[in-house]
Amino acid sequence: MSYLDELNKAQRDAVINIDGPIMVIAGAGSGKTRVLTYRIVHMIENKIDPFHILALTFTNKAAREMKDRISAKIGESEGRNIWMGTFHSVFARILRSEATLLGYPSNFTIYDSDDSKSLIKRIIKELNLDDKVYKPNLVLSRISSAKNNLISAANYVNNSVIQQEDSQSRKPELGRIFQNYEKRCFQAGAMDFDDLLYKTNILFRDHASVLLKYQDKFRYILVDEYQDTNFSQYLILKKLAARFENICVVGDDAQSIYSFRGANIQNILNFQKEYSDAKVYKLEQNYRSTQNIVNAANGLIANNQEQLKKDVWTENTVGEKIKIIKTLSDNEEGYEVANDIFYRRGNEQRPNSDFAILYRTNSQSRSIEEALRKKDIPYRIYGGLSFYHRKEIKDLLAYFRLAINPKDEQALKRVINYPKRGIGKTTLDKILLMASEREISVLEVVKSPLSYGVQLSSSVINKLNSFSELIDTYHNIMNNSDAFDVASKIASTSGVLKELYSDKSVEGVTRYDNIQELLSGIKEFAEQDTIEEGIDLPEGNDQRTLGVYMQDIALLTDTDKNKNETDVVSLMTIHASKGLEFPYVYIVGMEENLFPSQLSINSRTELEEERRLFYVALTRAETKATLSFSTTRYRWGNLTYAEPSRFLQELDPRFIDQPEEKKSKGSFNFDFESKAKTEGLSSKPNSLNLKKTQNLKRVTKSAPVNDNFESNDLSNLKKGDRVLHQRFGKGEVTKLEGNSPNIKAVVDFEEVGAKNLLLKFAKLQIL
DNA sequence: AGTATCGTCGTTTTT
DNA sequence: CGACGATACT
Repeated sequence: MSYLDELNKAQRDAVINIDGPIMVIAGAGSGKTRVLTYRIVHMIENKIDPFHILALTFTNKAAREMKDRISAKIGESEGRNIWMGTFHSVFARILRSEATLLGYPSNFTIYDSDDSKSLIKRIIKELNLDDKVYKPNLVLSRISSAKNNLISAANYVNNSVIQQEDSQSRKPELGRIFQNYEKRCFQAGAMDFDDLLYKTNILFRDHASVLLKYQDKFRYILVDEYQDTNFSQYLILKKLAARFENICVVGDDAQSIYSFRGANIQNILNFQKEYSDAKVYKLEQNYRSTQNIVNAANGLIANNQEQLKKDVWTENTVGEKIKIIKTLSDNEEGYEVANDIFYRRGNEQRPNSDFAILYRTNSQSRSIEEALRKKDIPYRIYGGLSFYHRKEIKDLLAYFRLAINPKDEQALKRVINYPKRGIGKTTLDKILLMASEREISVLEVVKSPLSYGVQLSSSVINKLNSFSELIDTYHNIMNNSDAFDVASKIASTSGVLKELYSDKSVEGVTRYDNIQELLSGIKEFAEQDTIEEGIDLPEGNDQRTLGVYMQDIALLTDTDKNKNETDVVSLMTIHASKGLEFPYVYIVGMEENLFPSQLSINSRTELEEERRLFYVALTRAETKATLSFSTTRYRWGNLTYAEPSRFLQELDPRFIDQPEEKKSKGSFNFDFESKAKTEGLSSKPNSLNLKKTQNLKRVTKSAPVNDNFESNDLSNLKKGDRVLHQRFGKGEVTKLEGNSPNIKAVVDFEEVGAKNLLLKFAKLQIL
């Protein structure tokens, strides 16, 4: 069997030991994906039915990649029978088919984090709580971590430890918000990301026969990136694998970077305790990177206390040393990186796609992008604001969502007055409040507000009626027509398309194009005979309706949309780069308080996670890694000073080139001993450069505003009078019309031109 | 009801 | 800086 010959000893062991619990500790670049795919191929060669295999990954992309590789080996028809996908998408699929057991509709909506946040804001307001104390983000993460630890809202309020914590932090109402949130999600027929895991646990806990069914189905379970699983995921795996215990987890504790999402590194550290007969294999040979990179990364990660012992080594060439670039501003950093890419690309005849630029936070991409554009280097940003998160896309998707699941509160909120239908904030407020009070869906109240006791004028009621009729129409055509037909019908009859078409600004045109792109994506979906996303259609349902299309949309990210541009430089956060590799990698923004993040430097565990993050970044590089930092940087609009990251000092000098001082006349060296504390700006040759940037800082010009600005008696105002307006300044009255008290004046202001002002509102002083 | 402007606040990282 | 919500205005 030829494929086994392509593996080293450890890899082969991990592939051929199919039965029983197995943990594979896979160092960076050690052929982890290869092991996973070959293991599955080996299973199928050994007559294991693909229908019995479950493979879980963290991204759709990883799932698709693996599936492609397997299909290449064993043929597509067999390959597609494997359940392969992200935790979230696989369990969403199971939840849909078992939803009724939990009291949910099978077409439940998946709330993304925006939906969750907006609902939480709403609840905070309804409970009359201060959103400065109960910050939506904080509340959300508190709820999220509760769910990830399988704590329900009821458990939450009954748990004295938690309650004590909350009252100590002066947030005693968190539990009430949680209860409300849970209730509202349920009423809306919606699950958030964490629910997909949480509810799966509930399902397996309360319905033994269902658990048995899936235990029997998934006799062989494989898990990628096991170091990033949280408690909820761990428990699902434990339950599913309990019967056959054929579970193979693959991971690298050194690459655990998602603890902020509840990932628990203990899962991997405890695997052997969990399964006492577990076999453990370590993949330690790195096939990806040069010796310099591997050695530097090893030295770096050795600074962490908590880790499994492993010894990553490589037979690759020594390679170039790691380069460090120091610049004096973030723009200059972008310039230097772009420049470096430009010359390297030319000198070494490399395609753009050999280069990647990695950063800690999304906001850092801007200066880099600018520099690349100036040099005409094509690039693509992975992640960031996903296609599906653009406003216009979300608007149209909200119509789809509402048509599929009329109870979806967040979708309704989004579209009830978009495009404008004369249903305003006040009306909506009343309706939402009543729906919450009566514990029914919002659309029901919209349909007959009076019978639920909402006082509204008959004209508003008419508007509400025509809106709900519109949604009903959509709901009725949803499941019996072709996805594309339905989608385009909704886009045009809802008025969304018209609204965007009439906007001829650059952004407006882009938005219109985005809608077109979405629609053509749906067309493609409708015409396909196989799905190329992570998982296949549910059994027995191969109708390509819009409802099916929408099922996993909330779980897709931009990275999952295949783009045609291939020869481009890749820009992404380090998190997004996990699992990828590039010949040339640039890690920018190596500065204290940025990387490591300012929020992480106060605890050892968080700092260690940042270090692992740097480890991940560094080990993406095959041939050459280049690090850069800047002494100044714009942060939320202000120029701030920065010191080089402590991680730079943790790199063994043997593997790095001393930093290049760009554009300086050689007056200073990067001194690892004395750090950069003493680096004032005055003595630097480049201070001019800095001055320039500082001066660019916007001087906010605002008209002097007088708090006590009062109108004087305007009853005698006449044409030709000179008047003063608080904001518009001085002007001359050119026209007066209408009768008291609705007199309208046209005033020609010196600075802003003619304005129509109603005298009963406008504050004017006669000069 | 709808709009324009002001003020606030934040910022890791993502399914 | 830029998104978002509160507010002031029309």
